[in-house]
Parts: sequence; structure tokens; C-alpha cells
Amino acid sequence: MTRRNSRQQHLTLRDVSEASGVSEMTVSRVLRNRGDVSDKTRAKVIEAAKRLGYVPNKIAGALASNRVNLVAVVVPSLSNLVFPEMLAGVDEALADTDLQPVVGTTGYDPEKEERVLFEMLSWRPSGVVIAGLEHTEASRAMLANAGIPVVEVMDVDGDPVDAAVGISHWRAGYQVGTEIAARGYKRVGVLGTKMDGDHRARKRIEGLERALAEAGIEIVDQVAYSGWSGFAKGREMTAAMLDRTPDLDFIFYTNDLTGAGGLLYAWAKGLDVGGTLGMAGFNAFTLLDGLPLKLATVDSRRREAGQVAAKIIAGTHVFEGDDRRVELTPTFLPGDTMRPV
Amino acid sequence: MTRRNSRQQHLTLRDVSEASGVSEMTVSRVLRNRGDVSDKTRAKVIEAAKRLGYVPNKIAGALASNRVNLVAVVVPSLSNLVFPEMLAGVDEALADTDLQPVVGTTGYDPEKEERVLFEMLSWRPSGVVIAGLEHTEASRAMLANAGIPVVEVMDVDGDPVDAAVGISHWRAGYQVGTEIAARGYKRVGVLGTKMDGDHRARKRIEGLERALAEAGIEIVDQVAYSGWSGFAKGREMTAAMLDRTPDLDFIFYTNDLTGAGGLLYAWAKGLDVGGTLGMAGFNAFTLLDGLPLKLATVDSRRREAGQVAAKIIAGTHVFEGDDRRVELTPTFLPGDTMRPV
DNA sequence: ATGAAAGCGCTAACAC
DNA sequence: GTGTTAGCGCTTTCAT
Repeated sequence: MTRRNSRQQHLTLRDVSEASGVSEMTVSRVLRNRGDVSDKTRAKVIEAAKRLGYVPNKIAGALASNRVNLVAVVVPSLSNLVFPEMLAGVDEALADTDLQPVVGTTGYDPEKEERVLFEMLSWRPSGVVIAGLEHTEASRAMLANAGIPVVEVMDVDGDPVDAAVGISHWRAGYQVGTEIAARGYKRVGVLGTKMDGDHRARKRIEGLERALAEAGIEIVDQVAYSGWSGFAKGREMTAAMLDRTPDLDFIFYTNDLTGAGGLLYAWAKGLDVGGTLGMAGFNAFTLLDGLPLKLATVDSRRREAGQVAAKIIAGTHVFEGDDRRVELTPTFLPGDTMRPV
Repeated sequence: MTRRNSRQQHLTLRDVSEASGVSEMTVSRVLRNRGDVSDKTRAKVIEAAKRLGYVPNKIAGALASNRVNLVAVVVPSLSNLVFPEMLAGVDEALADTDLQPVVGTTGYDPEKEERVLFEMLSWRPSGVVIAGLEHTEASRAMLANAGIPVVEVMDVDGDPVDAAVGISHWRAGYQVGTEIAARGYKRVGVLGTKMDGDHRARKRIEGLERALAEAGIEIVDQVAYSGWSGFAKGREMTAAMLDRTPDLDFIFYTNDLTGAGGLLYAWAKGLDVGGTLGMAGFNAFTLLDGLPLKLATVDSRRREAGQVAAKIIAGTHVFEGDDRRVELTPTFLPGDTMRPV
């Protein structure tokens, strides 16, 4: 393995300037389309830049202009589908701008989040999009003092540093609870993750519990699993739960993937899914469209959250009033796995 | 309006220097753990930096040191699961280093890719991870002249600019073809995307065609769909194809999600999936584990590709020989949807 | 172990 | 329309 030259020989504005016989300043103007430059000069510069293969140095440009076209996006993980989806929303909305996302992951660890934030803020990004509202005091202080727009996404149940975009997971859970009650289910099981940092899943369950309690319905069984949420996990846990508590008439999953696993399991077993046994998941993953039975779910609108967050950073979002909080509506989709009201 | 205020309210090394009574240079040394500094001085500096909430300016640092801890990652899209998965691999492997991924998407458009690359290279990243081997001449030139490690991932069928990591999609397709032939299937249908920029899916089909041709098997029906690959698409297309060509005995899907859609459809219809009707997808999406029937598939090892790519950039990957190409083996997984040999 | 000076490659501000 | 000058906030280098 050869060691590269420690100091890279990149071309500079000066090289283009010399090759074109135009001053560095004018070269800079041409390359940024700024200010008036004659067509003749412009042509000379562009030709020279292209011929030499000049690539500008944004580091120097950013330092001089105090402008950085980077947007920091901080998420717990890229393995849970919801975060890439939110990121895709950010990316989509930034495509119209000259902003570029920089991604950092925290592994659901607040201390790691703090380090990642520090790291990213030291690049002086134009804005920060960060998942969730729960951060360390130090993280909140950094964000508050950064002097840039900060958008906390995918949750609005809490106190944002600056702006917040997303659904209320508590209210979404509450709504599922009322729908369960309205349909006459009585013995509910809950299947969720036990991940500490997953505040959103916790809030969903809390909302659900409240709605059920208000309707006098008890949660008769509850399991928290650890590890990755997929069909297999949903399948196993559902089998175990139905085994242990056979008279359940409803199962709520905090995640569509485990829900779909449970659904396929119950369906294959010949249980009356959607009749005597109700089921609901959460998130409305598009990729599940086309299952033989459509799982009841709630659209958590993470993609839109990403889009709106990006627009806030880009300065193109218009807030209603002066509340920098955008609460999206978590559409409830009954699918085929809950009986009619 | 003073000059300083009009620019920004960020703290500088000078502020920490003044607050601690230590020279800027020594403050810089402390904050980077470089060179010898007395414990007493170090403590003073750290205290001041923390108290003031100092966040270093990496832009200035990068300009002065000519070192940037950013890694450019360029992918066609974030909506196709394979790319976030590869990105997760990159992220994982970079977690041990001080490198940080910057993501750019191209929308499968070579011209957009060119612009995105130019943009990213102007940040002088420490390396580039880019999906695929097909790029415009200008893109290849930029990459070749960047003077940094460039890793083309998720494909090795072609001529890399620098390093390449991934499977051969052609050979993976070929292998599926031989497995189909070995199991005595005779009338094969192929269901793929018609997306122009999806070279990998194309190569898989080409490899498959070759293997089948060598075995004297014909592809009797083929459909190319456009749009997003999900269960629903696989379901629809499968229904349509079986309707049109009822005597098919095998369907190959270039994507697991469409495959799973087809599988669930056929299974619900009571077709003898895995017996008279064989099926195979591609990619081995973990999230599908737990389907009532396991779809035959091929692990395209995109996560590992991302990990290895990141290690190459970080300089911790050891190549075998002096070939900067790492060909991963695309494990064939027969699942339950192909009859025994 | 610490400090002073020079300058990284670019752009803001101002001159012409 | 084009050029000149003076930094941006750090790190390198060299001195002490």
C-alpha cells in the first residue's frame, strides 16, 4: 500500500487564473455565477477550468464566505427502515436546493448522540435535522447555541429546542386504543421493543394504554423483545403470546414488520384474523402493501416529516402562526385486520 | 454594526485562549490531543472550552491542515432498501474511526451523478464510496484525479476507477440459472424492472439467460415494470403473467420484494409453490425472514460491501495481492420455493 | 512545554 | 466589468 503525498496537489483558482489570463477574483465570480462578467471573459474562464479539470475547494470557500451548504441529519440507526425513509424525505426536499445532507448515527445512545452532534456542528452546517426530542442537556445547549435552524423530527410530544415536525406518537397510540375499543375488543396483548432509547414506541404504548383504560379494557399480556424487528420476530412472539394467553382478542404491535409476521402466522394457522382476532401494527410501511391481508396500521408520516424539516432548513417552509411546531396527522388505516365498528 | 457581529456569534480559539490565559496554539494542541502539554495547562484549557461551550471550526482546521474526515457516499436512491443497507455497512465500519459519511443521491441519472460528485469532491473528502461501475467519462476522470481512495461498490462486473467491492451480478444470475436448470424447471418467466440505470438487475438477467440458454431452457415470458418494487407490484405482475402464460413452471424476480408479493399471491391461490411452480427472488432481505414460505434468493452482500469499502477508505483493509477488487460470494439460498435437486 | 509568524484557498469589500 | 487587498479560524513550522 503506497502512502499518498501528505499534501495534495489540487488545482487552485490561481491555476485557472493563470491559464485563462483572468484575475482570481473574476474567475471566482464566473465559477459562482456572481456579479457581472463579460461573456468573453466568462467563456475563457470556463474553458480553462474545464480543460484543467478544476474542482473548487469548498473548504476555503466556506471559511471565507462563512456559508456552508451542509445539513446535519442525526438518526439513531439506519437499520430501522423509518430512518432511511425520513432521510429520503430530507434528500428529496433538498434536491431543489444546493444543500447536501451529512448523516450521523447515534445507536440510540444519548452520549454518542452528543459526540456526533459536536462533530457535525464543528462543520458549521446550515441546519440540523435530528430524530426525537430527547437529548442530553449538553446536546440541547449545543443545538440552542449553534445559531442555525434545528428541526427535531418524527415526534412532537415534548419540548423542542427550536422547530419540531412529526406526529404525536402518544396521540397516535391513543387513537389506536379508541379504535380497538370502538370495535368491541376486550382482551388486548401488546408486543413492543424493549429498546431504551425508543421513546416513540414507548409513547405509542402509553397512549394506547390510556385509551384502553378509559374504555375499561385491560392489557392482558405484554412482551418486550430486544433486537431487530422483522417478520420472524413477530411470528415467534405472536406464537408464544397466543400460546400463553389463548383468549386474546387483539394484538397491537409497535411495528408493522413484527405485526406482519404475526399476521402471516395467525393467518396460516387459520385463525379468524380481522374477526375474532384483531391486529394492528404501526408505521404504514409501503413495502407491505400487497400482503394477502392488509394489516391495520397508522401512517407515521416520516417521509413528510423529513421533507418539511428540509424545507424549514432551506427557509422555504411557511409556518402557521409563530409556532415552530408542525404536527402531522397520523392517519389510521383499519386495513383488514380489525372488524367493522 | 461591528464586523465581528455581522459575521457570526461563534466562539473561536482566541476566545478560549483569552479565557484561559493560554496561547491559541496551545489551546489548539490541547483540543486535539497533540504534542506535549502540561496537565495544569490542559486542565485550564479544557475548563475554559467547556465553560464557554466552544465548538471548534473544522472548516478552518481542514483548510489549514489539509485533512478532512468526510467520506462521500453516492447512491442512486435511498428508497430502494439495498442502498440504505449498504450505507449502514459503511456507517458501521466508520464508527471505529473519526470519519463521517456524507450522502448524495443521483436518482439513477448519470448527469446528476456527475453534478453530485463534483459537489462532493469540492469538499475534499478522504474517500469516495459510489454505487456501481457505470459512470460518465467526466465522472471517472474526476474520481481518478481526486487523489483519494475511490471504492465502487455492489458490483464488480466492469472496470473500476480504483477499488471495487461487491458481488458479480452476472455470475449471481448465472448461478440462479444453473440451479433452476438442475431442478428440472423448463418454462421460465422473468419479472424485472425496466429502469435504465439499474445495471445490476440487467446483469443478473443476462447471467440468468446465459445459464438457461446453455441448459436449453427458454425464457417464455418476461415483463419489465416501472416504479417502485414492493409486494403489491409482485402480486399484480405475477397474476398477470400466470394468466397470460399459465404453463410457466418457474418465475425469477430481480427483487425479493416483488418475489415475496408473487409468492404470497401464488400461495394464497393454492398453487404448488416449491413444487410444480418454482420461484426465486434476489437480495436476501432479512426483513422477509419469517414468511410462511421462504423465498429462494441470493444474498447480494451489500452490507459487507459497505463495510469493506469503508475499511478501504479508512486504510484498514488488507487486499489480497495487489488487485484492488474484492469480489464477495453471492450465497444462493434455495429456501422453500424450489424443489430439491 | 509553549509561543509567534505565516499561510491554507477562497471571497467580501472596495477601488478603479 | 475587473482587479486589489485583507482576512476567514485554524494548523504548520520554527523558535524559545
